[in-house]
Amino acid sequence: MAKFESQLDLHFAALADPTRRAILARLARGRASVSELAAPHEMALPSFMGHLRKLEAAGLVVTTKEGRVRHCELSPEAFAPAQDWLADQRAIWEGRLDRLDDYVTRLMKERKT
Amino acid sequence: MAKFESQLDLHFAALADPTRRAILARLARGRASVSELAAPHEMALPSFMGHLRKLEAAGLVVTTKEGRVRHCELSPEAFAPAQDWLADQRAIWEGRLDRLDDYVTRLMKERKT
DNA sequence: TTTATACTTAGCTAGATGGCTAAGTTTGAG
DNA sequence: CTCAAACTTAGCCATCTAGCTAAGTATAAA
Repeated sequence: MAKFESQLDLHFAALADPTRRAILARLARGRASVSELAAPHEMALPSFMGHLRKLEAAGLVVTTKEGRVRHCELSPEAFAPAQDWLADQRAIWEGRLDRLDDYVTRLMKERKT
Repeated sequence: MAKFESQLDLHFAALADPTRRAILARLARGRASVSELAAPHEMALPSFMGHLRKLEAAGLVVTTKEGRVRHCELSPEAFAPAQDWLADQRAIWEGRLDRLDDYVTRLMKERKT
C-alpha cells in the first residue's frame, strides 16, 4: 500500500486504530499538548508520536509548537471526507432500483428448498 | 496491530484501500460474482480474494456460494458503524464549538456593558 | 468422461506498521 | 549557568500486508 496513497486511504487507515481513535475522541473535547494526550496511553513517547504523526499526515489533526510544547487540535473539517464517502455509498445502495428484485429472487429460491 | 481487533478497527482498515473501496462502490450497485468483481482489477485472483476476505471479515460484504460461483453483496447495514462513530465525534466537536461561540458572545456582551 | 471454469490453498517475498530503547535537541525554570 | 521537561531522532525488531506463482478442488459444459 504505497506510492500514490490518496488522502482517503490515509484518512481511513488513521481511523483504523484504537489508540488513534482515542486521540481523536480526546481532541474533539479540546486541544491538548503531546504529553497531555499521551498520558492515558501506556506506550513509550516515540511510539505515541508515531500515531500523532499519522493523524497529522491524514489531515485529521493540526499541531503547532510553542516553546518546547507541541499543541494538538482537531482539524476543523476533519471527518468530512470519510463521512462524505460513506454517505455517498449508502445513498447509492439505498437508491438501488433492483434491490426489491434481488430480494424477491432470493425469497423464491429459499422457498424452493 | 493484532490480538483483539475491534470490529471498528477491521471496518476502517477495510475501507483504507482503494481496491476495496472500489469493490464496495461496485457492490452498492448490485450483487456480483467474484470473477465479475475481479475483472476490472489488474491483479492475480488470489490477491483479489484476499481483499474480498477482508471485506467479509469486517462485516461489510456477505458472500454465498452457489455451485462453483461465489456471489457477493453489500451487507445491509454495512456502513453504519463507521458512520456512527464519525457522526458521534463530529457531534462532540461541534458541540464544543457552539459552547466556545456562546462564551465569546457572552464575553462581548459583557464588554459592552 | 473429459475438459474448462471458478475459485481455493499453499507458500513465497518486499515493504509497511507498531512497538521498543538509547541518545539527542531545544527551551523554561531555578 | 545548570538542570529538568518536552519532545525528537536514530535505529532495531516482530508482525502484518499485499502482492505473486504454482498447484489443487469442485462443478458445469461438451
